[in-house]
Amino acid sequence: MVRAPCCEKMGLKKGPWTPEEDQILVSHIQRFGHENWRALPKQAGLLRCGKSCRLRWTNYLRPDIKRGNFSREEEDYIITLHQLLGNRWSAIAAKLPGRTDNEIKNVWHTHLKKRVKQGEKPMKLLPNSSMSDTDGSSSSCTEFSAIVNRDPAESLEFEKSLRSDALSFESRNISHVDAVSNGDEISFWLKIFMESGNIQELPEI
DNA sequence: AAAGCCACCAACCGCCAGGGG
DNA sequence: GCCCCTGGCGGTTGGTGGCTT
Repeated sequence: MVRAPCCEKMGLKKGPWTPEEDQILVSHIQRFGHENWRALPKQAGLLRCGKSCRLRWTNYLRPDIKRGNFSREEEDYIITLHQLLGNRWSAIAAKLPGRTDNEIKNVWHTHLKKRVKQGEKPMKLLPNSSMSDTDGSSSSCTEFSAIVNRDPAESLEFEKSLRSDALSFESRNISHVDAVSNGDEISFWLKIFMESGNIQELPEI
């Protein structure tokens, strides 16, 4: 298969984006969306390849992106997730609303790798309510945070179902990673939180 | 003040998987 | 079943700015 010519050979621009290009890309996406990245630059009048436009949008221009430094909590969260998921940056990013895989990858290589190498343990992990999914719905992580902070009597029923999930999860010998990819996230987080010592052993059913 | 070094991060590259024809 | 296109992912690079000597 013949590889498509690279952007430069096609006379397309590479390198840093100018504010004007950003403006064109944002207003085009706001008006028409981004169904076809390959066609988008031509339609928008940008001398960029589709891939470059997609990257610029997903890593920088998207309105739901959280700019600024990572909090200590976020860093610890990344370390913990990295221990479980490895270099699956997009999977890690999916658990950190407003953060991109590229950003997480960068912070890992510049800060966190060193911390882990030095044998530093992450602080106690307890994601707060601000950690909602990018679509605005609460993640199982948030849900879990709410549960563990509730009065145990109130949450007993819920805990029972969680426990049952976790047991079935264990009896089927499903790994954490498989659990996440299968959407069995409650069980996944249940185990993580129990292992991290943030919650007590759940009451026996 | 200048040169060298280092850290950071935006952007690129190459590969892969999935879907459509 | 095969080919091609597209989007997504992870690894890597290169420019820039700040700090040190």
